[in-house]
Amino acid sequence: MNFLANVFDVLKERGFIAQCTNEDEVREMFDKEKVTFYIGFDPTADSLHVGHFLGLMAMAHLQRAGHRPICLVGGGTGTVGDPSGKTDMRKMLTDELIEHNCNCFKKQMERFIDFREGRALMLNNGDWLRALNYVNLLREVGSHFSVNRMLAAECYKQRMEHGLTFLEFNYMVMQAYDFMELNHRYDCKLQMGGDDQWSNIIAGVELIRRKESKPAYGLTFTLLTKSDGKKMGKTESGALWLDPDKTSVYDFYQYWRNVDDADVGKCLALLTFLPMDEVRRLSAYKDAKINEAKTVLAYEVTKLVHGEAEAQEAKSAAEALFGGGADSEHVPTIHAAQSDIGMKLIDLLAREGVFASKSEGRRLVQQNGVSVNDARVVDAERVLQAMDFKDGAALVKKGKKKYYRILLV
RNA sequence: GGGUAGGUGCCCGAGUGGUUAAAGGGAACAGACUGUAAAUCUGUCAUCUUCGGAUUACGAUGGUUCGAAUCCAUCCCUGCCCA
Repeated sequence: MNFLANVFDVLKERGFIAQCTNEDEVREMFDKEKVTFYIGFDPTADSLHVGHFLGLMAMAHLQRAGHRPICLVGGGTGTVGDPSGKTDMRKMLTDELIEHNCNCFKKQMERFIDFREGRALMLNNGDWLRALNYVNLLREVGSHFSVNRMLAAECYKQRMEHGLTFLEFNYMVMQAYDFMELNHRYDCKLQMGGDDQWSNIIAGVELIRRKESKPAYGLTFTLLTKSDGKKMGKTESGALWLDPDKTSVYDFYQYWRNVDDADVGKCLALLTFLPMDEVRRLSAYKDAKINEAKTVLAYEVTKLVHGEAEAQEAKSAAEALFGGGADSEHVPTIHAAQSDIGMKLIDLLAREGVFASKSEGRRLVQQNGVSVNDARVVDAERVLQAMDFKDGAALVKKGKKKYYRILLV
């Protein structure tokens, strides 16, 4: 790693930066001082996903450059729900759920950020937001917000058509308050976030500037999108989670192994720590050779999120299935009992969650989408037989590239 | 509070008494082609099924009718206008 380079330039070169309040000042600040900065994470689920991971990568880059990250979990803002760019109102989360989700976030973040000896902070805005008194808050910060300007903010645009509640309208105020609070307590000068957070971030920057007459900065990341503009990190079952119980390591690996050719370079730059020379070299590959770059991408990202051993297992499982290697031990596995022999294959796979329903299973069979040990299943009534199992395992393929190993127990 | 327009399948959106499990589009899935890519073409896309059908669905609950997503009543939710 080139320690002479300014981190701002590193982030820029790697394609992180979408918008910045003041590029020159931020760059200079990174050079001159140890900067405390923060990213907020709303606890809407019990696991982080790739979108969050992108932010964590940026954080990690900054931390490596000697700056101090604050991971702020939204125990307070989460109760309100961010309306930015959303069409519908978020469903309200219970306090217990938010608490639980915050704890899950913490565990996952510790993988990427070094929290030892105050090198990074983990905070919960519930600690101050929940204690706020309405009238006091209004008097303290209310006068610094222009409703006219808020209404014009990009993030509310969608909602202006379908309705925006006062509750959600206040989200921006709370987030701005957070920034100010962190500025007070920890001299936090920079807030970062996804590009959809731009309006909320600016609100905080302006609040600090007005109320405190102190400099504050904001920076947003490019949203991780595919070359066709759609959001990245979507699997058939929803988001791509960092929690291996929600998205298996194998599936996680496969997701990156299968990204579009056009997105390989971007992903390597944003989601791995490979030097940019290497990134450029890999993404220059053409045609079938770019598969090598995808393998590197999948391995590197999986390694960061799940650790080297897990990444290696996912990789060799994939190679076993697609490349004829030997290791099939780490292929996603489902279980069948001895007594299940004789039951319909479809019923078993539906029971084990491979198919969403029996109908779906029948459909897939009719479309030639299911095979056992490389033999296409032609009859939806096909029964699980003892001879399907070699050494206690059978290999089922669903569609073109989803494999499951049935283990007889 | 008054007026008015609405609430349809994963999403958008047609449909105003039977032939509607619900047009069309998007997303997604499968097949062909490939490089575990993209694009393209084809098919599928509520659940269960002994593949004959059966069941559950059009904001919620009741009602009218042989029959309702479609008509009526009440309620809930949303937009817009007025207060």
